[in-house]
Amino acid sequence: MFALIDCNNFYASCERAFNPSLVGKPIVVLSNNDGCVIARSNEAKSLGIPMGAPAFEYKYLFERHNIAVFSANFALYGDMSSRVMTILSGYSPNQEIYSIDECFLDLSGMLVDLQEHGLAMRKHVLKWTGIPVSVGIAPTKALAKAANRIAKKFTDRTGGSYVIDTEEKRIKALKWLLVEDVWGIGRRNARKLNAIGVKTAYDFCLLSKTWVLNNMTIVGVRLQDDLNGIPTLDMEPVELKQSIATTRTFENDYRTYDEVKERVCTFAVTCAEKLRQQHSLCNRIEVFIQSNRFREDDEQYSNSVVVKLPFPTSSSIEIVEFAVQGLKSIYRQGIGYKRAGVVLMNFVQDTEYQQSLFYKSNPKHAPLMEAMDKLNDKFGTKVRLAAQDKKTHKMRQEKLSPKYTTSLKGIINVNL
DNA sequence: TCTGGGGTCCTAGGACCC
DNA sequence: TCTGGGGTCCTAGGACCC
Repeated sequence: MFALIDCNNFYASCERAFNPSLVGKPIVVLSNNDGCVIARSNEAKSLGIPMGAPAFEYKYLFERHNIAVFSANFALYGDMSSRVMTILSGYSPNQEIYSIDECFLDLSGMLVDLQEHGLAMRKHVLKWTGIPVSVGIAPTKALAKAANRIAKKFTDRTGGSYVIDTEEKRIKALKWLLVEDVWGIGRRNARKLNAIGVKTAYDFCLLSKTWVLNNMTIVGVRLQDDLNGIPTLDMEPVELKQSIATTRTFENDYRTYDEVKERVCTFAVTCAEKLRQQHSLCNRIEVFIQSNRFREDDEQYSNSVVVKLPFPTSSSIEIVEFAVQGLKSIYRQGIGYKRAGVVLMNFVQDTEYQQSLFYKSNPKHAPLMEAMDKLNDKFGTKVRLAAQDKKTHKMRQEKLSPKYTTSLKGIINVNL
């Protein structure tokens, strides 16, 4: 049996956990630059605020309904996530952290009442962190996802935990679950399925394997098996990242090469830092730039390039060099750029990799990077490369809550 | 004025091999 | 007249997830 534990409205719940006056009130959390809505409390959802809603278009609604608006506080959410995950890891020897707010637990062979087990997790996490979670338990991952949906949707009846452990319950769940809500069926496939009259997960399960294979590839077939109760999707061990990206939308349109270049250099450095944290070296760097797609009056241009490195490296200096080389090859004058990004790919471990006979990473860089990382880690002040931003680019974050759990300045002060 | 960011996996088709 | 057959590896792009 698999359990899928999912935090309810995670970012909104994190804000609420440290600000109890928000209980029962609508909350939205905005993306970087306070751009769009990326999380909503149930109250905000029922006011009709869609996921991804541009904040400026909904400002009026926020004010009219007295909605609590927050800038994304990823320091807080990341820390709360690890607290929740740590607690849940005590409920099974095998945990797969699937995203910042969800994890799977392998419950096979555990001699417990599963419903009680689920309720216990929920109670434990709520009491220790203030974050409400829903628990779905079933013989396969896809069914656990479905069970989780039921637990969340019918909390009053389920207590926030639902187990699919009989054929009747499986069929009932599948008939209830709309095909577009099935984990692994996105917009595209949902449209294709609706077109042939498939409305529910149950309908999908009745389709012939051949049709599914031809129209949805092997991915669809696996999903179908999983929903039919044949465990096909297994626990996946947490491994090192296969790609690391830093991409940003700018505050306004950049029209000069230097502005774009400085940002790209900083993105490259951020990526390199993350790369060194997992002790990898990269062999490829992708750089992309995009004009402002919302400005219909302006010329549109976007392009990307993949730079193949002559040797694997994690040196910020070298990664910046190659990123700039890539940027030069795609940069076009006269465009107002609104977004850019750097993606590192094709990793090897820094202790074991095939060296090139002719080229190698500058050996002086490794100790230098180590020193930089230590300084930046310890003092928070950035030791930078000269190529990086001259000025600090401040994201718009007008509604940022304190870093309650990760900064002494953010700690809650209680006056008795 | 203003519109997010970071991932994984699969496949078709090209380039190459014998 | 007539143009084989069987592979591997790589990559760009698509689809999906949160």
